Order: sequence, then structure tokens, then C-alpha cells
Amino acid sequence: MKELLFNIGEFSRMTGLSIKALRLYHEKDIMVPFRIDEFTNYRFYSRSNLERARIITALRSMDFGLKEIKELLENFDDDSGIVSALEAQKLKICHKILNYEKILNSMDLIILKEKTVQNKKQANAFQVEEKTIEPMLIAGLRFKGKYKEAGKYIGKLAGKMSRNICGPPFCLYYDKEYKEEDAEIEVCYPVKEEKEYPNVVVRRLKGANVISLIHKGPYEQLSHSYSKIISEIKSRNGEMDLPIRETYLKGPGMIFKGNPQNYLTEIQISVRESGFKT
Amino acid sequence: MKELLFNIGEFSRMTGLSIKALRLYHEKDIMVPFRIDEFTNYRFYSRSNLERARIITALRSMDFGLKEIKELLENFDDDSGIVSALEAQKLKICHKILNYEKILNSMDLIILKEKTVQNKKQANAFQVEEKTIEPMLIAGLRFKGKYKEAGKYIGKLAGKMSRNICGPPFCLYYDKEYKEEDAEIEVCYPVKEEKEYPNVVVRRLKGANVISLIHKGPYEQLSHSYSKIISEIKSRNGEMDLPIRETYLKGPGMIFKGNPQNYLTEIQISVRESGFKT
DNA sequence: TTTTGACCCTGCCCCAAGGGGAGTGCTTAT
DNA sequence: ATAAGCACTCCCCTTGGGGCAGGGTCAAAA
Repeated sequence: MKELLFNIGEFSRMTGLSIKALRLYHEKDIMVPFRIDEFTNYRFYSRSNLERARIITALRSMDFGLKEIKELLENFDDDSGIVSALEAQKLKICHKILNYEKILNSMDLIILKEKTVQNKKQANAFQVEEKTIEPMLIAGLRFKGKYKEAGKYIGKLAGKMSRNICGPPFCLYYDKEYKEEDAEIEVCYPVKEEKEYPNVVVRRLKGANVISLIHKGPYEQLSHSYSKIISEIKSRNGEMDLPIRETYLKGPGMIFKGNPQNYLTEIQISVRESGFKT
Repeated sequence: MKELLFNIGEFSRMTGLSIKALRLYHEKDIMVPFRIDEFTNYRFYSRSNLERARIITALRSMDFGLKEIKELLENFDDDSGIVSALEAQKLKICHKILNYEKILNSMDLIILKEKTVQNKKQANAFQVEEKTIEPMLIAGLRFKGKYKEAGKYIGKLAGKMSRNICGPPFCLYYDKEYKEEDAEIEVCYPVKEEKEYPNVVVRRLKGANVISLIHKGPYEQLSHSYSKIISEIKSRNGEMDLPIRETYLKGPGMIFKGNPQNYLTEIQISVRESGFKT
């Protein structure tokens, strides 16, 4: 029975292990061929090697390393003994999965952001436009300071919310006039669920009838667009309401900083129905 | 502004990238220091390097390879350009997760099996015992042949059911007497859900009152235990009902073949209430 | 009996993303 | 003067093999 042996090629085909792998396992003393020809060094595998190969394949498919497999093979010959090793391996794999899921989440965030921008971009091409904004659930972080500080706070907020975010960030400006310092600003993200966060107010933002304009270019030139939209409102005899909303459709990316000439910012100013003609 | 530079140690602390990694990125032209001292070869990093390091860190954290990162850095400077790369990466990661989840499943299967055995083992120590079996949902594969063929069919069945399995396999013997050939045998696995499988019957197996005995040792010696249990039933004046159930608590493992001396097989024979005395 | 094509051997280099260490050079503080 | 603390280059190591070169071997065909 034992006398029927297979050379490495046959054995490779039988087990599905590559010849290279078989030689490696031999070298690492994980699976030693039944007989090695003294003169030619040809490897010959037996039926018991076949069984061992099956075990190795099974353990490899569970992502065990060769070193671990060697130890397991040396110390056990029964499934019940390796249960604890399996449990440990399970833990490792769970960690990997969790890590990958975290990666998926952050990638989704970026993709979502870019997709949103592309949709917006096609919709209306930098013209003043009237529209109705639906109410939405938002997380807001309010502060008093300079406009330029908003970016910092958005970063902070994004870090806290991460998986809960479902749209691009925006600012609410509560001042009637331009203020270099001590402006009343709330940075916001639309969110999916109503969760609690420290220093953050999660609430439902009312819908509104707004005049909107998408500004393309660096933030420093926002004033051009502001004059455009405000003169439009005046010409239509509309009356502005606070807060003004500034949505950062496309700003510095999560990865690349991008080119400020391509930044897109939507300015939305609520107008009262009274005295406003379409 | 540009004249303030950092040596590699400072830059490493600022970016969180190891010195080794920084040197590697330099070598691979992924991030070249702003200035390299001609005489000492010291690397000096600038503020723009800092920005690039941030990008690299972000991409690395998404499991991109250095080669991919290099290409991305060469071709894009804006998040929107890399969306397709992100989608591709997402796919890869999803595959990895799926693969790991498959591994987890098969590991769980093995662990579950061994745990079941250990519980059974403690419960009753190889004594004839009367008990009531609850009804259960099973998947059965019926064939006509030799007893020894059952193992083959169990393997087949396990492959099909895999994630649905929730207990050790068993056989149902529909013959009243021992038959060397053409025995009526059904190999079964208890399952969680009622799914459809080709050539497999999924059904609810009725509960029963049985006389049970756990046999320890190779299958060739099952006859000893059979005589023990049957003589016990006769002495109690019970009447046997078909089919006989043989549950393979511990047989050849999924990984190791194990030692047949340690195999555990539970024989269960239904007995009719009538004329049976406890 | 020889040849031929298929098969096998060892040994070397390669992959990714660095880690570890040896040996050497530079400045600075003591 | 010397030692500490950086920095540099060069080399080897990791996993699980893949690929190739150069040379030896096997079995069947000519």
C-alpha cells in the first residue's frame, strides 16, 4: 500500500498546491516528502503526505501563517486541540474586518461628497436661482469669531460625526452685516441620525424659500457673488431673512487640497414671501 | 516663508511617518525632500512636503499601495479625480471583507462542532440513557448503499449547506436489520433556515422518546454498543421504532483526521411508550 | 540504442512596506 | 577631548511564493 508514491508534479496536481509551495513546505519542515532520492534529490510523496497536505490547505485557507501551521501540526492531531488557536485567529480576522470597514466608511464619505458636487454642478450653471429648501436634520457647532476660522471648526465637526454625515458642510451666518471679527457663525453638517455629541447641537433645520447662487472660485472672491445675489434680490424687491447659508459643495478635499479656482460654494439667502415677485 | 525647513527627525515627529518610511518614499520618488545637502546628504523637508505627507498618510490609511499612491499623486491634485480609484479600491476591500467573513464562518463551524462535543461529553458518560429529543429542522440526503459510504455523502452535504449548519451530522437508518449492501440511509444536518438545495430535502424531523448511548471509539466497533443498547431495550421490554439515529458527535475533524479511539457517536433508538417501563 | 521532450533539481533575484542593525560622519555640549 | 545625539548608506530579514537559468533525469519514440 505504501509503495505507491507520487513525484512532485503529480502531487501538486492532486493537492492543488504549487510545486514552489511544496518545495517551500519541505524546506521549512512543514511537510517532508515520504522519500527523497539520494542521487537525484527527487521528492516522492506518499498517501500520508496527501492527508497532511489537506490539513495544510485547510489551515492556509483560514489565513494561518506557515509558522503557526507548523506548530499546530507538531502539537495537535485533533480538531478539538486547535479550538483555542481558532478563537485567536478569529479575533485577528475580526480586527482586520473592522479595520477594513472603517476604511470603507471614510472612502464612502469622500465619494459621496464628490458625487454630490457633480450633481449640483450639472443642475444649475452659476445663475441666480430661486428654490425651496427642504427641512433637514443637522448637527451644528456655533462660535463667535472670524469667517476664516470656520474651516477649522468644520474639520472638528467632521471628525466627531464621521459616519453620520450625509451631505456637504455649510455655515449659517447670523449677522446682518459683514463683520471682520466676532461674527456669529454656526458650522453644520447634515446628518442621518439624531445622536448626542459633546458641544454639538443636533436639531431639525426648517425649510425655506431661498435665492441661491453657486460661486465658483476661491473663498476670497465670494464677495463678487454676494453682490450679484444681493443686487438680484433688491431688483426683485425681496426682503432678506437670517441666517444666510453658505454650503461648501467643493472645497479643499479630504485628501487633496485641490485648486481653489474650482471650489464651489452655494450661497442661499432666505427671502420672505411678502412683496416678492417671481 | 519657504526658508524654514525640518530635518528628517523633526519631520518624522510632525507627520507620524517613520524615518525609515520617509527615506523609502524618497527612494521611490514618492516624496522628495525640498532640499538635500550636497555634502552630508541630509534631507530637509519643507511645508509643501508636509502637505504631501498628509496626502500620503490619507491614501496609505485607505490601503493604497505605494505604487498606486505615486501614480495618483502624479496624475491628480483634486479629490474628484480619484473617485474612480476609490471605487476600485472599495471593491477590492469588499472582496477582502467577504473573504474574511467566509473564513470566519468556516471557523465558527469547527468551533461550534467541538463545543457541542465537549458539552455532550460532560453530560453523560457512556451509559445507556432514556431521553426525549426535540423536533428539529434538518436537511437530508437519502441514498441506498453501504454504511461506509455515509461519510462521503456527509461531506457532500456539508459543502452545500455550510453556513446554514447548526449541529453535528447524523444518519437515519431505515432498515430493521443490518444490511451489508443497499441499506436505506439518509445523511442529515440540523439547519437554521429552510432553504432549497438541489437533491436535498429540508424538513422538520419529529421529536421522539429514545434510548441513547454514546459510543466511544472507531466506527468498526459500533456493533458492541449496538448490542449493549439493544439488550438494554429488550431487558426493559421496549419496542423499537425506525429510523435509528446515529449522531456523529466527534468523527474525523474538518482539519485533522483525529484518533478514531476518541470518536464519539451517539446511537438513538426510538421506543414506543406502550409496554415500556422506566 | 539514442534521442527527444517533459520533468525535476538547486540557486539566485524579485515582489511590499518597511524594521533592525552595523559602520561611519557631523555637530554640539560638557 | 570626548561622548551623546542625529544623520547617512548599505545590508539582511520578514511572507508566500513567482520566475528564470543552468544542469541533471526519466520514459517513450525513432
